[in-house]
Amino acid sequence: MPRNREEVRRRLMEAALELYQERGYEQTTAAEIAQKAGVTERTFFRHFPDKREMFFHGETALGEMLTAAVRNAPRELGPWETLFKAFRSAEKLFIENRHVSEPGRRIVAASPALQERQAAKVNSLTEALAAELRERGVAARRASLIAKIGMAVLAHAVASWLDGGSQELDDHLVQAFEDVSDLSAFNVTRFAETAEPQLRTDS
Amino acid sequence: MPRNREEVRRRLMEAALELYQERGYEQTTAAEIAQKAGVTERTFFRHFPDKREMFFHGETALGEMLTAAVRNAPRELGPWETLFKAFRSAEKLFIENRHVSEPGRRIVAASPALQERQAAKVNSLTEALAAELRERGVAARRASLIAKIGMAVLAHAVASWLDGGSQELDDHLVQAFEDVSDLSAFNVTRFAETAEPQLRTDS
DNA sequence: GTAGTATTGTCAGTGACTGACGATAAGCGT
DNA sequence: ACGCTTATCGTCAGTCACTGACAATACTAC
Repeated sequence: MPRNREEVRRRLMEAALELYQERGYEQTTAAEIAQKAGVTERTFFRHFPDKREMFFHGETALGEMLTAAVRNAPRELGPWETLFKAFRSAEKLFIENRHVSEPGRRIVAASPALQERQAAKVNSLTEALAAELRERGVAARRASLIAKIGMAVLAHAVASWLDGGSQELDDHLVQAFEDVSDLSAFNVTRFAETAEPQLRTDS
Repeated sequence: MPRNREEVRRRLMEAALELYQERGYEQTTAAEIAQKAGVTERTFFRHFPDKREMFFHGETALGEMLTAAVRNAPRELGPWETLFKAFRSAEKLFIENRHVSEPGRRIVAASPALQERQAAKVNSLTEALAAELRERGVAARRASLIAKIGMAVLAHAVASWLDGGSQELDDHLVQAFEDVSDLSAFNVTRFAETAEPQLRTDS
């Protein structure tokens, strides 16, 4: 039983990934993972706050990277441009972690508990980005909305990239941001007026 | 010990809400809720699949309402207009449930476990909306992106409405959709080119 | 009132997670 | 090589969410 923290942690993650791929996440107990890694169940929970958290460690680095990118973006950029630039600057991180997130995606997709945790992680990252935008002087409400939309766009681009074939992540990102721009062809106010003719007398 | 299903369910929810507001969600056990409602812990879990699920029953009706609204929207409407119309048509449901979602919001905000469940619920509703858009002939990828952005906008509008003071939900919704339209002033392609001047020789 | 069905109670058990405390390995000075 | 300190680990006991199996009980129709 080694006492090197990182070593034990690494072995726990390896053991967990193997067992998850064999029997699936729900069919694997923390005790089994610990045993395969050569430690006790108690030790497992000293390294990870809970069973789900093992999956979301690359995302910690991603969050720090994105918030830093927003913080360090040129002052003159608006919030939307800032997010676009920040997302693009993180492309390398996604590519480097693809060999982890690719198989992890299947496991997460098969487990409601993991999906919940992932959704929560996305939310907290969204709020972190909104906070950074606020630091840059964006009004609170606007910062929150733009962060939400931005993360939705990012999540969509990454998902398309992981699912899809040969296209680059950056292409998916640019495409998704362009799709958002296309949404503006829709004039809300005019639509709102014409959509409920029963409330108007003229035409 | 009554054997009327709805009656027992109602008493369980009442007991739960009271205890949650007293001691908080994590400090309340399922056994305590059941006891306060006059039944056994086992019965609690026959009425609710798990402890978190109690909170998200109004959202079931909301999901059905929204998906139906999308399904029944005029054929000629584009996906974005369809969502806008669908969201507006659900305003009454939100207003009717405000007395429930308003205090429930504080409890959820104080509990990571409940936040995770809520985020997952939002995700599944998002996918349901994307599926409805696909049924209307929208390309799969585009449907997914628009549903995500739409739900982000809706969530933002509802949150602003619950937080904020006197403004109507509909005003928040219209405002949020307009904010999205304003995002289009940003030309992605041109920005992408000019943003990395070190790669270009001219200017 | 009786038979049938739906709902509940009881019991035993699993698995995630935690606190407390003793044991042990690793690093360090001598 | 020897103790000393500290971080890490093992062991144990316990809580709580959740489940399966089966018996007990209330409701419902006849």
